[in-house]
Amino acid sequence: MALEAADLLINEIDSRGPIARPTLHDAIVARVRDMIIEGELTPGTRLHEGNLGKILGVSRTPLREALKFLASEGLVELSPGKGAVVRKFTEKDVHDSLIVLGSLEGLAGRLACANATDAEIHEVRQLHDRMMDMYGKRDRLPYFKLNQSIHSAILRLSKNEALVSVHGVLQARLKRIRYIGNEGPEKWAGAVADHEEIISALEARDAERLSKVLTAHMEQTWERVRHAI
Amino acid sequence: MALEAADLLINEIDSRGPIARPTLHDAIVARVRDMIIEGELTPGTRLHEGNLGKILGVSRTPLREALKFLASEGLVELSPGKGAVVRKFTEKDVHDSLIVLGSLEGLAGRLACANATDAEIHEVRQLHDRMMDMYGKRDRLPYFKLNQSIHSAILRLSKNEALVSVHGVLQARLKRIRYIGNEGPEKWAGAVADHEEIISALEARDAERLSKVLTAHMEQTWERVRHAI
DNA sequence: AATCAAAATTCTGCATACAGAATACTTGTG
DNA sequence: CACAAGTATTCTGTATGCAGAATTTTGATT
Repeated sequence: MALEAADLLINEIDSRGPIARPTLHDAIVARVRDMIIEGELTPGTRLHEGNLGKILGVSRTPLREALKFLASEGLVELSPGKGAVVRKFTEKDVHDSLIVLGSLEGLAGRLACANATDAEIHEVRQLHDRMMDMYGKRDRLPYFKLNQSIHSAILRLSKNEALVSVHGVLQARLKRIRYIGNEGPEKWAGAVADHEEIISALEARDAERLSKVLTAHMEQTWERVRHAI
Repeated sequence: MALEAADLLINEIDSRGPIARPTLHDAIVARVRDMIIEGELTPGTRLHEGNLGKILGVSRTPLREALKFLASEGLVELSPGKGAVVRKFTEKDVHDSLIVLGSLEGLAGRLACANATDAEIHEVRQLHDRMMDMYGKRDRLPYFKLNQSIHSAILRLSKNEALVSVHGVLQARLKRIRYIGNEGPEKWAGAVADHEEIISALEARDAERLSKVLTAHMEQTWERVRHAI
């Protein structure tokens, strides 16, 4: 019967968690965030509500809500009565953020050593190996994405939701810059050495060593990214 | 002439920075946040747009914008099609957040030792002395507020905007709980000892010691606050 | 031609209106 | 009396309308 098929469908959905009908303003948040990261909207650009709304094909109401959200993430700035502009990050802003990110990742590493399962660590090892593969081929974009995945994974393995969340916000602010920074001259060697030590420290569950190298790794990121600001 | 008075007024305003006309949704963000912190809106409470809007005397549009903002701060949760509820924090959520806060404050302390001026450190000393005065009088609320001020001040002295901002978000989430936690039995002695060491390490610009005691201080906060969840 | 004032336009901030989903209620049936 | 189906109501999501602030354009004067 058709009824059974419907029931199966519902179970399928339920087993994947509550049904989250996507809403327009959430989609707009994601879309505008991507537009900023991908450089379609450059820092300093004014985000006219009517204008941008027409481009995205939405009315002003959900767009305004999305802008409010992005403002609290720190990606856009709202001046009352003036409107929204894509936030400009100074060199100091970026450096400051990287210092905090380094500290957060260091903490995440320490916690991951204590809280991750062997299987989870093995998954990171596999990401690492695939990344090294891409490094061998000098295949930049997959390398970049796997790199990001490894860092996110370590955050997840800390099993600390608050940590994941604050890291995510800060990470989002810098994504654009890291994206550009990666397009520069190839200074991969150092980063790769760091990553070798990261995965080995994680497998050894050496919390202190992992924490140190993750924090130090950020300073290198700063050097690689600096020119892009 | 009247003209001169007006000019003076304009200069007065200009010297205080650009005129930021307060907007309704910003006011709502602040108001609702306070209502949550002060317990007027308890975790799990549904925030009906029409209902709450009538209470606050505003229409749904700015209220929705405010809720979006608070959602990204993590104080309320939005389920599409269902509405907003005041977020419930599990015991683990709180513990996780405190661990991150401890790490962030530790970093702030380290940076403050490097970046604060002598005058700024002296200001913190004065806050500390006033706080100890309130401790002597067992005057709870001023003690609590001065305590918060000292921690915020150390964050400021780190001169790291990103750090201040992520700390602020996490701090806001826990403010309610710390508020209640402080109402419990008086376990001030340990906290006071910590604070003595904090100010002394700061004055000595002993980054390692300050960082350690700030991080450790959070664990004590956890014990003091634990019962309130 | 430059500058300043004033009018016109544009844009934001807020309220309201409407459609569709979610929830509560009612009523009928076993 | 329990329960299910259908209806009614409420609430969210989005669009639109309007008032006032901000900006741009225009025009006048020197």
